[in-house]
Amino acid sequence: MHNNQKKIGSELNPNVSVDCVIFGFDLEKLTVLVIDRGEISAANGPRLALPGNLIYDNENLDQAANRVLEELTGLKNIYLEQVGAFGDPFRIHKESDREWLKSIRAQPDARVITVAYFSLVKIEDYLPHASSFAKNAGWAPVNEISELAFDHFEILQAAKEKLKQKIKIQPIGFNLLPEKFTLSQLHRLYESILDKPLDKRNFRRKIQKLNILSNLKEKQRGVPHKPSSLYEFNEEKYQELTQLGFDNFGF
Amino acid sequence: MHNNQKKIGSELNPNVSVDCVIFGFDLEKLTVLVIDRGEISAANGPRLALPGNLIYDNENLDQAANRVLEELTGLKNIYLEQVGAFGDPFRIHKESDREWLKSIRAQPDARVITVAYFSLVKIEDYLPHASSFAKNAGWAPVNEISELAFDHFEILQAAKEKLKQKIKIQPIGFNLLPEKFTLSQLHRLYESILDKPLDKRNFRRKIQKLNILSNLKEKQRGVPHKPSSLYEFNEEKYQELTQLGFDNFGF
DNA sequence: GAGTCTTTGTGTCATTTTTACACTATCCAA
DNA sequence: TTGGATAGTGTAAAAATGACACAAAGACTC
Repeated sequence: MHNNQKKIGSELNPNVSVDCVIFGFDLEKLTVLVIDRGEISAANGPRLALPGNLIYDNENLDQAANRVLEELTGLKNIYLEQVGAFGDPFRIHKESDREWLKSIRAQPDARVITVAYFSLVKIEDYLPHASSFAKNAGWAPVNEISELAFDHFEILQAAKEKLKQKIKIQPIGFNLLPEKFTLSQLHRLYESILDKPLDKRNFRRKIQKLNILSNLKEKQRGVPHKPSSLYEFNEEKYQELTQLGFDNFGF
Repeated sequence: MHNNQKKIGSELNPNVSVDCVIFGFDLEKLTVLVIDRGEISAANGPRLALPGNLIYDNENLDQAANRVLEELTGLKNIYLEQVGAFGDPFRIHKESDREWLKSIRAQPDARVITVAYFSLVKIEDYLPHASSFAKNAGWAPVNEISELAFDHFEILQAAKEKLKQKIKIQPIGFNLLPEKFTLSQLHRLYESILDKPLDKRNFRRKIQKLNILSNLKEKQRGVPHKPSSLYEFNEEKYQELTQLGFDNFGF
């Protein structure tokens, strides 16, 4: 389908939006991409919000989420998963949010149900301010966020929970890491997501037994300590594994 | 809140509906409550559909799902969980579905996003045709359903999958059983949901170790074989267990 | 170039969990 | 009394888990 064909006859649906919880990992902690709304909110509400937008009437929900993600980051073919629908009638009626809505929506008072998605992005693939038109987007450590616009904080919590569950069942964490990574980085990633310490040796044993990593015969360079081996996720081996039907990592 | 207060100023939202996958268990297999649309569909599409309806603008999604469930079955305070949102632009555009929509919707052509829920009902609490105004609703074995109206078959699959995942993590299955039940019934329930055989002795051992069942000092009567002990779900013990934070049954 | 700092990488043992498997007990009905 | 049906029970081998400590490798400093 051509890009401009897509828009023919399409209208924004005033009642349904998608919001994206875009996770990244800075090799230390889990981060999330947030929009800074600036000083616009009269009642001094939270400045930060999740990226999101109304859907078009001719796109499905997954397409809308991919579109929002691409419009913001320029990235395509990103891991995306639905978290769920949020539809409190008053979810966008806080005074501090309405001001902003008036500036971006044709019908700021319409009731909007939102469908939340989470996505996993290699943080190196999107350096805000460098590439994007969204000058006011940035990565924030998930655990340092204590409030967001609308019901976005609630959505963030739900997304974290979903990610937590999902990562126990499928090795989707690789979407957050560089192509080449160390076991320690993977270890820290799992600890960040699960929000608890994992024994180093037990972690390594378990991951290695899955047999979905290729040990590149290559080491870190320039680190002021013993350099680590680099690994890469092996898609083929992973496919074999899923065929056989495994359903948890047991973390 | 009074019941008629709820309706003041409320309007149907033409763009958002909820659909309910209402599961039951007839002590043999998992069933689901479906509506028979009769011969109305011109193009000879599926007669069966999931119960669902548009939401009101002043209720949230959970409330809408509870309302649909109650309108159909008369039941309140039922276990309900969101499955997710389904929003293909053409999900209600099959010729065989439009005819029916025209008969029940003010705006049969509007694009409708639906939010799916699944709920667990004790089958004894709702005997269709006996109690309800919905003369055309009935329990159908989940595994015998091969098509449904709209995208309802897809929704059913998603709900089954969600139930499968959930039951591994929380003992919600009790919502499908009578107050007093046997271990064999519980065993069959798990096999139905997980869709695979489970070793009898291992199943019993595992369930008993959870220590959330009370063995009533009471036996089945009138069965043509060795009568089984009756058990009941012990809410208190379960609460203790969740406080301590367990997160799977390991089936 | 010796010493220090930092992180990597590795093995074992005790305990728990999982899996596979078969026979007796109890009730009803004929 | 017998036959039919389901309930209820134990064990042993294999696998998974959890707890735990120290040597090796490189970078940096003095």
